[in-house]
Amino acid sequence: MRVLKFNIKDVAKRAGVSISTVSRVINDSKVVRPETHVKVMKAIEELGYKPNAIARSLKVKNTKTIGILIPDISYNFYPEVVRGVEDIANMYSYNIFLCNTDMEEDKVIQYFEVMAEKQVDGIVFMGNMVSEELAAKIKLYDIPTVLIGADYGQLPSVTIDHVAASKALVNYLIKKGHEKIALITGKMVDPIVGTARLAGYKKAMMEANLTIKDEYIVEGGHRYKSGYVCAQQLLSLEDKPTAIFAASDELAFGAIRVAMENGISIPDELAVVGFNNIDMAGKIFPALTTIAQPMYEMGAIGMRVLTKILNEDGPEQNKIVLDFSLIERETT
Amino acid sequence: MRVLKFNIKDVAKRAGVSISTVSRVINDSKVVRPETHVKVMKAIEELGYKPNAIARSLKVKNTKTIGILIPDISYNFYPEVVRGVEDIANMYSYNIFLCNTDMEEDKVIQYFEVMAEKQVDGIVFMGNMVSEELAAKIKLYDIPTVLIGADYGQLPSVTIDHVAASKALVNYLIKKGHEKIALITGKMVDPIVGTARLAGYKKAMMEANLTIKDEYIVEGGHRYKSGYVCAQQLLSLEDKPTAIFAASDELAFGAIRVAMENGISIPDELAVVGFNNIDMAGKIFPALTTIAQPMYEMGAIGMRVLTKILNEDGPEQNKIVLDFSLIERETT
DNA sequence: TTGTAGGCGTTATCAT
DNA sequence: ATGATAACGCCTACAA
Repeated sequence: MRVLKFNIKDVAKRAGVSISTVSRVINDSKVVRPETHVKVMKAIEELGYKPNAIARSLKVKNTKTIGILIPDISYNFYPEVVRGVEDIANMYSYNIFLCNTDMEEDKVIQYFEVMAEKQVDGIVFMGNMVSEELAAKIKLYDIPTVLIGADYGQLPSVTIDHVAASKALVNYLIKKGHEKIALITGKMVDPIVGTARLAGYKKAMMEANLTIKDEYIVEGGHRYKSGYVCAQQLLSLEDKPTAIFAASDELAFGAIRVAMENGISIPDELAVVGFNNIDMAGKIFPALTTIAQPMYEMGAIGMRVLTKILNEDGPEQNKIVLDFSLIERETT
Repeated sequence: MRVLKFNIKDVAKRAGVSISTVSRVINDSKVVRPETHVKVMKAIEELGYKPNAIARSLKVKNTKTIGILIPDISYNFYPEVVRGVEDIANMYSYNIFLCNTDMEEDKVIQYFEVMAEKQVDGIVFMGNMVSEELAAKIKLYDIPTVLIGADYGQLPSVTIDHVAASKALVNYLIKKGHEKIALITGKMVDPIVGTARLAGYKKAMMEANLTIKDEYIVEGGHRYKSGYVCAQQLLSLEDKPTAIFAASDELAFGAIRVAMENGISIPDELAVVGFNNIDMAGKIFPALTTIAQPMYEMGAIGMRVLTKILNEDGPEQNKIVLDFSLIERETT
């Protein structure tokens, strides 16, 4: 840390006042006389003085800083929500520490502790599950934390109803006349991209009295490659599905490629739907039908909830469930 | 900031030693006797004590924190480089403040000042140009700063040779037999996506003795929509181009769609190339031929340069120019 | 309206 | 090997 050359004492000396007076004008207390104010401001200007936020934090016991823990900023889902968080944070004069956890428990805990040591005022956590250990730490350190995407215990959170969304999407496919609907899930250890999507799928199928064929359900990962492989498997089946529901847009992109490569026309011979509505979903050809998660809003609202908590603005509604929407495009 | 309940004094009391001793074990000084070490560790455990990094920073004059200023984390180019920065930062125990500037001069300056007040040890700056004002601030505050993507004065930087890359791409097209090559540039106020790409294009065309037709050069923005519009314009020309060089992948996606919608076959009737090699470039159909910028490496290396500077590890090579590469895929 | 002084939680110097 | 104590730069009673 380069020392910003001057401190409050230098300013005080130059302005011929005490440091408390300088402090007062910095934090514009109303009690200071206009002419002293001018004097001090002049000294500040001349010296190019900037208050030291670290020293200030030590005294006032807040840092105007929050930590955001996400799996991986380079994965297409997160940048948008981070942007939402940062916009609101900035609006309330907070800065954000960005931490990539790769969904690894060790890293999560490690970052959490570092954030605690660095005295962040609050934390935004994303990750499809919160472990017992993390929950315990949150309670132990008592750092205001809001969950985005996930939900856990009494913690404030902002989510969408993943099961309902998944079900809605399958219902839509059914309404379109599809009966042979395949599902490429996320990893089954993932309660959201894995089990929740599957649950919604099953619900919809059962309510429509459609048989759920095991070979129509394949476990993917969350990357393109895995969508590609799974779709290949699905499309080499004796009795091919007429629609594929991929648990994420990127997975869907993989499925689309398989179809394209094999001259299977979309949507005529095969419908493909994804989930998330990432930026590129509407920019590819054919444009992808998908469920839109309000990513930016999730971030923005999550951060808003956090600011409320930090300002102790009453016992807000702390479990927020946002609406999803079905974006119908060209793959169905 | 929730106060982590206990401080060094509490630990000292509990362990029956002085605070200096506690401080020594925290910073594992070798002079402390094994048995006192144990005693102190026990007290630390029992209390769940975590040192206060803010207090520490005030004393030692560094924060193990760096600021990263980028235009917009939700724009597809940046997440990958931020990940590179963060990985290396983390490796050296730094945390990063993420700041979205939207390339607005005001925001840039504002964030820079906030970072200075928060006493970051260094700054990573991305943005296609650095203003006089920013340069002045950097010098004034004397905060170690490295530029990624851009270059300016004596400041350390990591870049690629944009003109050469652009030229190489056009050369490639020419070698493929194209003569009617159109260019969708970025905004011309942007020295990189605008002028540098154009310069490379012109150079290649001239060296190949191809005429540069004004109507083949259209100014786009940096988003999909603008690629779409520009390509429409280009493809409604009397004398259509046989190849379109879009200054960014997203622009190229827009061009591809225009072709697809009009039944123009890619690459037979029209070749399309982009620039950057964003994650999705290889995942769409047809997969995009493009220039790969080593985004992750740019971030990682940039951060590495910064750590060198922070450790005063000699007067390194501070202007680093990375290699680009041409990724040939299906659109050519 | 302004100044004095104590303290925020550490580290580091100097004794012991 | 350990302990007292003075900083670090700021804020904030309390006094004047």
